[in-house]
Amino acid sequence: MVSVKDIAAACHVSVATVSKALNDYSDISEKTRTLVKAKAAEMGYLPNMAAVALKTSRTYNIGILFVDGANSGLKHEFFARVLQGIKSQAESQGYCITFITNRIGDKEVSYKEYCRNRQFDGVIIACIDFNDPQVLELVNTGIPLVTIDHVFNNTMAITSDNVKGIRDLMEYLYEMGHRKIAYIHGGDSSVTQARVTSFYQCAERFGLNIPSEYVMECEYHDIEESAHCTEKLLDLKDRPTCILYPDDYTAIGGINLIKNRGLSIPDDISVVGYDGISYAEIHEPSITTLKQEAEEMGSQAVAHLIDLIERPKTTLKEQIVVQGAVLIGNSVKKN
Amino acid sequence: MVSVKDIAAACHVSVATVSKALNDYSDISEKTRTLVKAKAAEMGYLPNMAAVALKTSRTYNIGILFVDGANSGLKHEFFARVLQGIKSQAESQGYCITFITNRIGDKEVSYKEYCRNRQFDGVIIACIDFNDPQVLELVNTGIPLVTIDHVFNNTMAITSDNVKGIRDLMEYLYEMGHRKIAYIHGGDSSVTQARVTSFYQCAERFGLNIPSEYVMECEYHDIEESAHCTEKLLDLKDRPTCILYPDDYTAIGGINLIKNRGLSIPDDISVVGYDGISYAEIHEPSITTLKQEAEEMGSQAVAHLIDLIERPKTTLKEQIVVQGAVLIGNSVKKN
DNA sequence: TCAAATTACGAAAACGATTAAGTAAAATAA
DNA sequence: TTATTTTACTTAATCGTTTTCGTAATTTGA
Repeated sequence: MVSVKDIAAACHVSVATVSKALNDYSDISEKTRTLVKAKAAEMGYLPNMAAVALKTSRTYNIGILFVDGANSGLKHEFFARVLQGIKSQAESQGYCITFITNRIGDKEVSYKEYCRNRQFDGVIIACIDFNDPQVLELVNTGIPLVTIDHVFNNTMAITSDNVKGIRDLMEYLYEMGHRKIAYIHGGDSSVTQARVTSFYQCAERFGLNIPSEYVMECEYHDIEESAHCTEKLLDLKDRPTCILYPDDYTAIGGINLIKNRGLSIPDDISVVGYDGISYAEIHEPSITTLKQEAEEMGSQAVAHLIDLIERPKTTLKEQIVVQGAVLIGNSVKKN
Repeated sequence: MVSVKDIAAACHVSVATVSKALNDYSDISEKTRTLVKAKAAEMGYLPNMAAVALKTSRTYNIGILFVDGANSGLKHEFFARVLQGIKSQAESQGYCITFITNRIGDKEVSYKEYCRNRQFDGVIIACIDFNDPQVLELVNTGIPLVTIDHVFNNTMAITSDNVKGIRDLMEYLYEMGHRKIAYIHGGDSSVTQARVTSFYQCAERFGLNIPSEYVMECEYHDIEESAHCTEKLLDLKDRPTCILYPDDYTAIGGINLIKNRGLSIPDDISVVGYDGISYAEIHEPSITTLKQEAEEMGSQAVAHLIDLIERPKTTLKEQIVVQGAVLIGNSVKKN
């Protein structure tokens, strides 16, 4: 392994000079700087990151908190795409990403301890129980941090525009002539809250009457529960003409139930998903949904996190909102 | 940040003693060992991994080469599940995982250089172009390494049993009375080769006549190409009664085309996928497929890699074969 | 022409751990 | 009793960098 020492010997200068030359210090002459850099390249020098980290406390390593719950995790395409965005943006900025876990060797540690131990320059939190006390503890350490789809007090966050997302869908549905719209929304979270609030606002704006039976809760990604909720809606005396689902996956659960009841989509009833996963497009009928820019969210998270790491003074901890767009499929009928 | 030095001061011993006590060296008395460990725990000591890495060249960090091609990558549920298996097994053994990329700072480097720079203890290669010269170079560095779904000369590999997978499917189809079976197989790779070979072997064993038009190639995950191939099969004078697809995703492409031609599944024609992604189960009709134990493959990869890292002498570089199983859906008719 | 400022480099300490080698004290052997 | 071994530590070097401080040599200013 070639080290600064070897380069120093080859150039007949000291290791200090080599280090400074490589890091573009101003007290090195142009001549030696180019000499050192040329030799370094020629000898295939790469800095030992452990030594750099030890000396500077910078690892160029970003920790990612991504918990694989039963219903979601990496298997969920939305999060897979967020991760992909994170990965490629980090790569393009010369950082690497590592999953945060709960173990160091054979010892259980908290997320905070884990991050301290691995000395991450920054942390991205996504797809997780934001009420977990360990997450709270991590957030309060002061480490540069970006959350995805959740806003803590005074931290930087990347969120999708859930208010606008639901509004766009509602406007589309209204234009398509729907007046009796049911909303099966996801489990309690800030995302759900924003969507539900937006739903009611739109309903009011359009002068729609939303009976309380039209709104119910279903865990995200839980296909059986969504079928069950759908069943209840179909059994209503005054059936909705369209059902909004928490996500595309649960929409499929609903669609299957509707079909099994001998009804057809969209002729008998319209359905709308959320997320814009690839199956929404290839499903027959294709599902009208709100396509979230998941990769964009991931890459924005990394870009802003690196700002926070490299320019902590001038970077303000803002809340970045990423827009999605209605992806029109064949699951909504023109009434 | 509390270091060995602080513990040494608190215990009135030298830093060497602290280090040895924490690492269970034999030349430390029981008394001081427990004292040191107690103090370390009390003070919340965690080793600085950079220092450990610098001194011992061990990082407890595994590099993962996972390239996100256009058609696959993390968005593919199979690989997402492999990754999940990797992640959880690594966590349970106290290692962390980091994606291998091509950049260090603002400099393009090869995979090999990247791994050297980050000093990964070992590497897992999955979901990638195994003919990439950079991958070859990495494989030949001698770093502990496990490949997934590909066997290099003399490296450890985790593969799914593609021969048995196809055989199990073929046996099932034969039992269901199918004799005219078409196989749209994936693009060139060792996985495809094993499957195609197994397909022909089974055909021979069952005395099936497979006209050459029944076998064609379609890129994995390419839904349009699979629809196109399906069309050709439907246009044949002597239509197959069942079509095998490269994966579940392409099977859906085929199914959609078949339905659009006014045919019904499985009554008019049967289809079979491969992988066992979640959509195969919730699709209507549910798709009969070979469910691969993707998570198992990931966790086996990590377990064996760690063996290789920690016991290089006694661990032999074998090829581990993980079995899948036929997941029976409603896409195959009893003939 | 001589002092002051600038330029370009080197010596050495430091980061936080590990570990080989050395050494007193205690235990055992002869 | 004395020599030898064992026990339980400590000293100090080391890993590969970065960075402070010092200092010759050169340039500039008056």
